[in-house]
Amino acid sequence: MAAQNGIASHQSQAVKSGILAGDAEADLTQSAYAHTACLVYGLHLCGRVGENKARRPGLQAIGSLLTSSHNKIPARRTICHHKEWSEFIPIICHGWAASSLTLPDGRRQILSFLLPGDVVSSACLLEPMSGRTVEAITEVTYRKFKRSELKSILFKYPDLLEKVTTAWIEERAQADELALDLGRRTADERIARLILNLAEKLAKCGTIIGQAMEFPLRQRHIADATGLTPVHVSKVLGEFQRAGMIKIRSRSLTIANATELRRTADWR
Amino acid sequence: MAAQNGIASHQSQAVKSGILAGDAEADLTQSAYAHTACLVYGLHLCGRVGENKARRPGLQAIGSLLTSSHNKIPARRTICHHKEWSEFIPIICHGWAASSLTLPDGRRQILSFLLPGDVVSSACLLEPMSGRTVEAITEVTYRKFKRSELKSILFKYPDLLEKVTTAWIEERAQADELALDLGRRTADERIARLILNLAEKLAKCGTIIGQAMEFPLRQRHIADATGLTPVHVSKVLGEFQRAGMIKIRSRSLTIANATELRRTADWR
DNA sequence: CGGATAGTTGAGTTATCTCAAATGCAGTGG
DNA sequence: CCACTGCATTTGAGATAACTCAACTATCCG
Repeated sequence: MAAQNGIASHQSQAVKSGILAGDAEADLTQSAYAHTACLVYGLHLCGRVGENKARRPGLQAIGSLLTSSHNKIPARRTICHHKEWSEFIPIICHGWAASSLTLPDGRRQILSFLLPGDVVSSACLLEPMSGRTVEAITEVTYRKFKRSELKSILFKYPDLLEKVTTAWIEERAQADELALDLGRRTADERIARLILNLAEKLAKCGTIIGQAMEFPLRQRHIADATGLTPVHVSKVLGEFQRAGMIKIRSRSLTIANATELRRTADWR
Repeated sequence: MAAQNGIASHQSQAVKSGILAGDAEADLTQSAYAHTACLVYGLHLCGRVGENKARRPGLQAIGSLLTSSHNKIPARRTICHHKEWSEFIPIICHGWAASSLTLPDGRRQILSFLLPGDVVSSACLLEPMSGRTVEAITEVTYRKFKRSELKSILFKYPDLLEKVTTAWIEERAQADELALDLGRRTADERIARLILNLAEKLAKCGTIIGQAMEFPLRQRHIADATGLTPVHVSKVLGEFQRAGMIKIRSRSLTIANATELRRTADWR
């Protein structure tokens, strides 16, 4: 349990002041730039960095517009406990995390996996979120933004707000799909769909190397995401591999037979 | 299949023009007034009708601000097919409806029950919703608002928008709870929770008469909402009644032993 | 009265769970 | 480097919650 939260560093106040004045491209330090992609992806602000609109600061500047602390946390530690949903919004920069609900007796449901660029939930941009817990799966770097600032920025630039609502809709649609999966689909379907969903998400982030994709999930995560038991997950994954649909080794997953996997996922 | 959609009538254009100018209380016809509660509840705009704010028209006028058609539809008919999520937003005035997702092979998951005042999903106020189907459970009266108009109103009065986002958060929280229920709770828990949730919702609407509450759901609805089978729902409800927790007769439900019901629901 | 939809009940099946033991694997401290 | 501890995974054997099928009854409505 070597808890070295030591690498956490704080962005300068200088950046902050420039921002609220809305004076844009200024203060675009190298470090601020590096993490801009997070916020951009998270809000679906644009397809590529560099594409600007007239009425507000350049997109790559938004990241620098806000006060934020920059933290690194080891795997398996909780980033945001379900109690402390106060004024900060965490956004993942590197690594995988999971956002979940937990019952007092320990049963747990993972609502979504957070990849680099994901904000926990667009919903929490404007209002604090209820009892959700966010925990790191791999080592995770993330930033914490101050809700009040983010909020004022959003309301200042209506087209940003528009983007947020779009992201909202999409998230909501995913939440609904999740309910459908959990309520009405078989274990095989759920697991196959989870894999395909993650593959798609990773493809967007461009984190797929050849056919293989980074796959740091423990079977316990898959179980908690699909409403199943780790034991059963193990069996199903075993079958999938024996059937030649996927290959898993050393924290990476390859989809060997996409057609067959899609078929068993009842995909689209 | 006697499709008498005949009672549908359309509100006047006169109302519309007054509105967009933002000139408030004008045009507050009796009929517009009658259905204002719908919109008010749906957006959680206020606790009581009559409480105004300075920067926008009185709350009870909002309902009259917009073009809307006013429809009546018999039980069991679909209000909004999953294909036609175009420019209109339905809001329930009287009766119960269900919003659901359906798979090609017929499996169905009900995402929420819509009671008077509910909008299908706050999310759909700003952007069209994906493949959700809304269907009437009882006979239903509802209004259709034009999204573009509603949207411009919302953006014109920021505090209204604020209310919408609040409703959003709440909805999202409920969607998350649903996932938790479906993924991690037993049949008994799910059904008990559904009953308690509905009771709470009805209590807010003030539709509970003594201990008994209106309960028009078929067991098939309960099944589709809880991810179970109608047969199994029947068995569980039977047990609940034999255990003296609830009484069901002639489309109304009484919670006879709330304590026990809450216990089996693993409530709060 | 007849026909449709809804609910009940029993018998047998199946998907998924629980328990448990065996194996592997990674990090820790000596 | 080794032994050790703690987690992850695999596998098997049974247990069980929920499902399917099917027949029967009740209710509703024209």
